[in-house]
Amino acid sequence: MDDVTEPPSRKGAARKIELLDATLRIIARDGLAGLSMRGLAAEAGAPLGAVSYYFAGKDELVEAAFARHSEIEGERMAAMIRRVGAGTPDEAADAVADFVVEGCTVRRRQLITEYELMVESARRPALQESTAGWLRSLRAQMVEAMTALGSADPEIDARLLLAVISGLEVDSLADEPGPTQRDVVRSVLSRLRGAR
Amino acid sequence: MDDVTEPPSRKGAARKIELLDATLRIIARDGLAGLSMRGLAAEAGAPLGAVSYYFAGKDELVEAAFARHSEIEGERMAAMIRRVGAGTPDEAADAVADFVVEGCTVRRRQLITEYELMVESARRPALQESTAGWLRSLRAQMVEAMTALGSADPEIDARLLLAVISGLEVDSLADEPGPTQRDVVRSVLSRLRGAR
DNA sequence: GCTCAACTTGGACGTTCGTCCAATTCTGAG
DNA sequence: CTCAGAATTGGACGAACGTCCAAGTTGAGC
Repeated sequence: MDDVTEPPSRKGAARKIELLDATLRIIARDGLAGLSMRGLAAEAGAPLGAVSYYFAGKDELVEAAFARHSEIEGERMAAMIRRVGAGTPDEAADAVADFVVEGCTVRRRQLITEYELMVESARRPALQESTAGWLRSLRAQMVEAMTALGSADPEIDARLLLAVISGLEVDSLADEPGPTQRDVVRSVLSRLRGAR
Repeated sequence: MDDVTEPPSRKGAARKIELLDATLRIIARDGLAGLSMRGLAAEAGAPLGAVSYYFAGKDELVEAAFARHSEIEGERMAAMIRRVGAGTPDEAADAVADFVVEGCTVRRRQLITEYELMVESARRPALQESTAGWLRSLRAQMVEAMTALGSADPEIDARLLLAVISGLEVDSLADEPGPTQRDVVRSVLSRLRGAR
């Protein structure tokens, strides 16, 4: 994942990050449709010119915000996968369930941003490439975790578990998550060792 | 789901549907961010005034487009669930796999629209309510199908299967679906009868 | 302390936007 | 045939938009 924080800058890097975090807040609240250079400037408490200075155009802004988001959420997800591969199946279920429940509640804002950007990457080749790479990386990590967990078919089980996670998250966007999320996660993980 | 086609109109209903279908095309291609009254008029080959005449504002337009989309896709999904509950587990797996594969390939445009609207309903209470109702209805149908299939815990299995479907679809937005989708579906359905 | 690149800022430009309205045509019920 | 209401249209309006630029400020390296 691109590191957004390093450019030639002196202190410009800090401001760039402020702008990107403000961008992610706006996307969560109003969507890409509600994102404007002026609105961003207002949200970040910066003059309009500052936005133009750091980002050549709206497209570049969105792509940079995407990279920033992946940087943050990718690490969070990698940590979850590490927990999955490190413990017993029951501990793995807790790791996944914690991740999902946290995503759907306290991190709901970031969740909305995540899927907004996901949908947008279905349209922009530049985003698609980077999202596909991100998903493949997570899947590879998950395959490893499934292997460590003794899965009979780690490749399929990894895809299955990742799909369940995405699915539970997406459903929670519109419908209340409900207490069954943990049960669903436990259910799928309890069957990993079954015959296939 | 609201029926969009009935208003007091004479022939206005046909035009309203044309406008809504054009709206859904634009959302798939350019997102809600790329949807404008003028662009819609151009896409539908109608004058700008026609859009204002049939929809009081952009919000109402989006909500009507959402209802139109649910009308179409809801029926398609219901048909799939019927197939799931009607046959053997193997036939059920085929029904789900066919549905997912078709959604990710030939119906990719509609898939993008679906998740764009899904994310948007996380922001608008009006959409959220109707999306939540839609999901609950599908889930109820799926619970029935799981029961017919002999599931030991139809409620959980229904949520699990629906989550897998959503997850596979979402992943396919950015990454190529690949031939493993069928395997994942078969894998999850082959475990429905297992102990829990 | 001079220099130059990085940074910062306010404002102007032309475009596109959502909304609104007056005028006109169409059409089915009485 | 008549007429009320639906359908249709083009254009006008102010607001908000993305982009660009010229002028100013800052601060590390020489």
